[in-house]
Amino acid sequence: MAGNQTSSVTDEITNILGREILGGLFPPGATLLGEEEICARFGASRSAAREAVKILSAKGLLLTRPRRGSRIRPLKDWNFLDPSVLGWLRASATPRHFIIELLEVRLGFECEAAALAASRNKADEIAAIREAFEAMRAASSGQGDPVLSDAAFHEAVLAATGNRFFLPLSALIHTALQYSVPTTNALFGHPVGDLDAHGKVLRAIEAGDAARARKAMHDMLSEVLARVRTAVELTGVT
Amino acid sequence: MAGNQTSSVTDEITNILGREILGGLFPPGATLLGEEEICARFGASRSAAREAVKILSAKGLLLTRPRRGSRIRPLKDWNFLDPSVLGWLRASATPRHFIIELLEVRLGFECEAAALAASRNKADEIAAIREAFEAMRAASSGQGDPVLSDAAFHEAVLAATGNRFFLPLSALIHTALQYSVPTTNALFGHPVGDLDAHGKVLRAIEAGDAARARKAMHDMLSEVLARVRTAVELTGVT
DNA sequence: TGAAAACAATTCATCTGATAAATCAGATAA
DNA sequence: TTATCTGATTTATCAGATGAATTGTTTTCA
Repeated sequence: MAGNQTSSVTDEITNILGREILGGLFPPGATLLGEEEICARFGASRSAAREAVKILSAKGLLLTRPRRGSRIRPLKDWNFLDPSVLGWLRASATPRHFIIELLEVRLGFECEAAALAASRNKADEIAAIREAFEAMRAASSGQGDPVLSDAAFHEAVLAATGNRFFLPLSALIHTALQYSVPTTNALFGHPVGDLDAHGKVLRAIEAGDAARARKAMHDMLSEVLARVRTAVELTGVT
Repeated sequence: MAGNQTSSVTDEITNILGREILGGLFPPGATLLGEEEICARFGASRSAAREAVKILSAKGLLLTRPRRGSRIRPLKDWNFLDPSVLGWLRASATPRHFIIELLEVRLGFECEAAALAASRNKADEIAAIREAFEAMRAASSGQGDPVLSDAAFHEAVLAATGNRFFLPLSALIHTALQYSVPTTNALFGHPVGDLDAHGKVLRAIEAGDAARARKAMHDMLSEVLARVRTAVELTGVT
């Protein structure tokens, strides 16, 4: 395997089973391996096996009952927005709609987030957005990671809404960018338009103009979505 | 409380600690009780205590390290969209902005969800929306729970998007409705406009008109938000 | 005196083994 | 056939021991 930094036994079991579940090896309704079988498979103790199952249950993937074992819950109960679940989904066979699905959701909430950030108009939180924008500018000329600075920009916008329920969506953004940035860059070269588009969002928020911030974010994401759609068609992924 | 059906020891510890964390008893950065202390407090074994801590960690609330104990993670890592976390937040002292925050997020993604549902135009999923609408109509004349049927309507819309990442948001809708419906009804009587507004959303989706579905959903939620804002002011909650 | 390295103590991680509780399947009786 | 009872299997919980990691202290050397 790749150079993992010695994760714990429990985490190891959790991650492997999580990937297998997200990969479709255990479909909803199926019963996962019993405790005994998990122990045998991973050469671990019941404690480790049980803790792993508890973690998977906490993320909505399982429901364990005495004597019935751990049943895979219906998809609608899975916490797809959980960072780990997103990671497992990404690690398993990636359906072609994955990136597009992520962008559709972003298009939903990020526009409203930009509008809220503009109307709250909190100086320090807007400064964080500006800072991330500068990091993006630096990254565009080779200084720093373009994916990380892009993610930081959008996460700063979420934080600036002053609304806690936007915060957990940053994991989704991070995952989406890890895909869309390399994908689009490979086909279209540098994300030339991106910096300008982000700049428009930033200025609208700085100006406290909610409607303009919403539109700027919408325009930017729409264009990325269109690009990715084109990229998917060009690469002919089935 | 209401008639709990004897939850397990682990769940008991998880729920109590979860409520306390969400209630602000353990602020971010603070260290939660050690394993030994949790065992002593609840009269439970280490297994139960550890499993509870693992569950809380899985939801982003904690980060445990050997010898350092369980530290409360920064708010930005909390999975506020997790059903349990939402429940604990609701159970703890409810800040006045709670309902408004929820509605702001709904306004973000539900409009896009309605638009997507309209453009996918899957017959069976739209039938589920129609069914939920009929249940709402029945509930408005006393037949059934108005909150549950309302939630079912919105969850059906999410399902009709064909996008997995919208599904986990149903917990948020459910929580929001449990608040907004009683709150607004108490002040304005029956939700007279709601049935009509939902009907408009349904018809737009049935017609496959994405733009109209988006607008209908937006109008509906905006009005609820306005109502709740008024209600909050009227009741003079600080 | 200051800094780096070795050490000890504490706490979490993991394993082992045993008992209690819950559920399913088969047997029994009406 | 239906309902109830009983036994076996599996998860839930407990108890105790060992291993591993980190913190804080102590020791050693420059």
